[in-house]
Amino acid sequence: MFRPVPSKIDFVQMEKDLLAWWDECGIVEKYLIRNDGSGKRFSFVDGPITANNPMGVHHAWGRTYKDLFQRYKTMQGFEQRYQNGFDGQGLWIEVNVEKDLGMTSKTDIEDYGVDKFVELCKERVRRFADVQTKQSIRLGYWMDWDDSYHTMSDENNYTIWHFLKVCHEKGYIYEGRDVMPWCPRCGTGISHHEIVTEGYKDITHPSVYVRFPLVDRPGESLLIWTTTPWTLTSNVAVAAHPDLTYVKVKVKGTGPDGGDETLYLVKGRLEALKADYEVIEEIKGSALEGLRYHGPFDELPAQEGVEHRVILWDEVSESDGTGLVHSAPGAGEEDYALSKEYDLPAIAPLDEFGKFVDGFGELTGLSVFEVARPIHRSLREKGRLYRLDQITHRYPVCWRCDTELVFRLVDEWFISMDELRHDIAEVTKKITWIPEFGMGRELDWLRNMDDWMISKKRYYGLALPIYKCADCGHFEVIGSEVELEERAVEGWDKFEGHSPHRPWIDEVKIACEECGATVSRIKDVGNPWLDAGIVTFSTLGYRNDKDYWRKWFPADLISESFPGQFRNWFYSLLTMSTALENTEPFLANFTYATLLDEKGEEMHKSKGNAIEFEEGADKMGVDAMRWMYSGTNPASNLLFGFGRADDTRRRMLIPLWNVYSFFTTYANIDGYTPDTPAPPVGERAELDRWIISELNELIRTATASLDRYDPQTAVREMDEFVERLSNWYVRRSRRRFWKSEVDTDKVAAFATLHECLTTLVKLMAPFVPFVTEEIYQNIGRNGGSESVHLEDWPIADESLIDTRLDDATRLAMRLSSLGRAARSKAGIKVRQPVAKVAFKLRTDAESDLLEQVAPQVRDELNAKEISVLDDVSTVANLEIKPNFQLLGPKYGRDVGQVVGAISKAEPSEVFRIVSANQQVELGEYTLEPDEIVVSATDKEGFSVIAEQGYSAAVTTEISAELELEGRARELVHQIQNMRRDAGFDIADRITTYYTGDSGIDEVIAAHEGYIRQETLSDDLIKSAPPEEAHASSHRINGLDAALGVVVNE
RNA sequence: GGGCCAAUAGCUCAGCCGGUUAGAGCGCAGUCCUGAUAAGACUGAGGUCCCUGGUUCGAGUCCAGGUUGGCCCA
Repeated sequence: MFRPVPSKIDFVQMEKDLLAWWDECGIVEKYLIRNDGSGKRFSFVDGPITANNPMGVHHAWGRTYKDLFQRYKTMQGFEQRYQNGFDGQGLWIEVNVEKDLGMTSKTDIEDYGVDKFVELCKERVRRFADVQTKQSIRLGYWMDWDDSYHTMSDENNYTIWHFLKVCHEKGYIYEGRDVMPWCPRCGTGISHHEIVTEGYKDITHPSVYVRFPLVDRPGESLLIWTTTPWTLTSNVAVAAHPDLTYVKVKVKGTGPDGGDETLYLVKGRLEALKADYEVIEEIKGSALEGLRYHGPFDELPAQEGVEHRVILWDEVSESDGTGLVHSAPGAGEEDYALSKEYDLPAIAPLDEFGKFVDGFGELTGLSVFEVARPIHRSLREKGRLYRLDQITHRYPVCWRCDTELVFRLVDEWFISMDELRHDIAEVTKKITWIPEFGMGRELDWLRNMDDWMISKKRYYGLALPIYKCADCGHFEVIGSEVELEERAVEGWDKFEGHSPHRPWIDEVKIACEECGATVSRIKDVGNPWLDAGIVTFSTLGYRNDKDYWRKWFPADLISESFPGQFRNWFYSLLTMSTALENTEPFLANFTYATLLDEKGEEMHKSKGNAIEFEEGADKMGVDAMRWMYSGTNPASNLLFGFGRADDTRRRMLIPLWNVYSFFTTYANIDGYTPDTPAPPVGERAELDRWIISELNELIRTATASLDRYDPQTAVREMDEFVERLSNWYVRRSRRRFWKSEVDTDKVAAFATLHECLTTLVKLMAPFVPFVTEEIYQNIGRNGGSESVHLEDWPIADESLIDTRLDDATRLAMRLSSLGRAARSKAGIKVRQPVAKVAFKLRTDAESDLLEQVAPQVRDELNAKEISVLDDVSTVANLEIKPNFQLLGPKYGRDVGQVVGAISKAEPSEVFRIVSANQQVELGEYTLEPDEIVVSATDKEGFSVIAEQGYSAAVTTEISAELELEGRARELVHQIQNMRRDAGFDIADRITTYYTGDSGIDEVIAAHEGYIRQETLSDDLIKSAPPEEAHASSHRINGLDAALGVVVNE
């Protein structure tokens, strides 16, 4: 006996019950060790999830992929490491801890104590790692949760030290000075990666036009434009395009003294002038080179000794501004690059908090965000301000705290990419990228990237093991904790026992190998992508257990969402593996796009369209979520929401459940168990052989799909299989299960359906681990494993695949559909038998196929006879008409004769030719098939539907005999409904009472046996029903009948 | 400015190596079926497969150019 299965199921409750059961029976533990020592290995290395917040439904998408690929490989017997990773160092964490503590700047951290602050950071990581672990378990993600790695671990940090040491030995590490985007609040540089990922906003800034008076041409000024007036303090040059045309103009009455003035600007931007002007002269940009001008803030000490002049630059544009670009090398990126070319001084105005440093007069000590007014005032007083507007433009902001970025001249540490760039590209090309265009994206990034900036002036993160001597300037990189201890000259005792984080690590000092001075570590921490990029080494024992590392490196698979990762995680993995081993760190990379809401918009908590993971899990059920995730095209954005989840459940999970429920119900009635001997597949009914053939094809295609990391195709095939199983196999087989006696055919049907369900749940188990386990536990165990997830992946039996039978059955489905359409058109319901349905097929071969499956079609369409038509004209009136739209242009005034020829032709003959898509010869004209329009109207007595070369014709005349039979079926239908309404068990035997029109007697007289058998009526009694009967009145195809049913003892 | 990706029904998407007459789900309108069905089936309306050229016996599919959108780089 199988456990009875309700037809309605609360999937969410079922999932929770199974989580408890798995836990109780230790199934996950058994799964994790299932393949220990197996000869086959599959190495998956997890990309660490940032343990800074609860995980979202977008993480659940990625984790579903990770889980399903690993589950698939587990079922196939591959030994695996099931190690999840948490990412927990860096600015993300710091910012959240700062928020929790109500901090607003770096000095707050110093005041609070770096040691306590770092401990809080670690604690936050541990807290959210726990949250994410619980969420992942709810998702059905089976990992070795006690063995998750952390990027903040000592091993991870020290392995990065080793990497940096290797880089240093190869001469890649250098300290560079550069102008970079800087967040004044976080007090740290922001890499370009971070800006392009999420860091732009529309911001309104002043749009300032300023006069730079020419030294050698009194009364004449360059007109420049800027949206960052604070940078004017550090101006050293003006750039002009060598090839653009500039103009010298006289402007009426705009001078500082109210008189006329002479200005220079690019010809294409004359609209920037605020009054009438007269062009005095046109000048090529190159002619402006070397002109000296008075800077806007020459009075400041910081400007002392600077000689301002015009330089040339190809990047100057005419699309905004004045074509004369103010250049401040200490406060702008391109400006800095240009200054190196022209050997200009760089004046750096800001400290790390964005405040003006000494030498800037009244501005010194003010924040960059406070100086707009004093600067405007100063310019106005000096007669330099020409015009002040506002402009709203895209401007970079800090991706964590939304503070506007500034550009600042800083000293940072870099890994040079000059040599590595090519090697990384070669490694990249050896990897399988899914989708394929991933490789192109990675290579594109590698071509364009700058040197890797690895330092950050923060507190909680990798302690960069760089020791730079303050005395002689020499620097070294320490490669391990052992080396540090050996080199330590003080502070080791204070550090020992702590993680290699600030502030403890900085107790340790070493002696400079050049000059012997005591050297401290630089204050900087590392770029967090160092942390994540090292994991194919750090988590696989690279430093201490090379054999283990060789066993699991490189990873067979990694998988992450692609936005951002090509220049982040993938890049750092590739770089580190190339530098250390010059080989690929992973063999395949399965990447996927972005999760959006159902309308295609980004999910944001503030927008209110975000779905929390728990909410999704509890409302949709995670199986529905997982099926939806798995079935999507990973290269396209996924539109995710409750509507789609409902859809998925209704289309897949409920039909599957219904088939399962159907099976258990009837198996229990008949006492069928998997042990019941069943005939071999070859001796079973055609339907059985067909669905078994489909099943084995499914195994084959699903396996092939997953082998190429294509879950979407596997999902689609499974969807189709369930559709066929439910809507053809079970539908057509119902009678076989329903009949009273248990014969060989019935056992074969049970065995077939059981085989389909138990195999299907194995195939689906990696995708939807809950519902498959539920079904497996009830009907699939049978001496197999303790859990479906400990089962072997099915292997297709090619000998059971019968493609001819597949074709025949699909033809039967198609013709049935067409026949139903023809009945529908004639208004004859399927319960009413018809004499005949005739089909026109496309090929002769199909006639043979139809012969094979004719009984299925006949039964499905409730027809007494099925036949094949050679000629549609026997059942339909054909008319042929000229297609004037085509014939008109082609024949011009001869079209009348063509029409005449068509009208004389024999329609059925023309129809035959046109159907074959051949030219029609009509007298002297040869017509193309589409030049003739053929239409068919039903002949008396037939209802015809034609579609794609097939036709179905249903006889519409219902004889008295057929009418009687139709009534019998209607009567059965009504009695069945009454049984259900009365709450009888499916197997209850009953007595049926009836009274009514005399026509009812006729029906019963003719079909008593049939009615009794179908309704399980032992007796069919003509009388009013007794009191206790379930009774009601009906119209049976125009006849009145009163019916009553009673269960027999 | 450069690179990558996409464009198919009202919406969301399939469409494998180029092969007859382009499909599904949802939505809408209507009908039917059901003792597995909080289901299902059928019908109808709805398509310039973004445009223009090319290759080919044959192009939604391949090539070139363009348009629009997205992502990335500068």
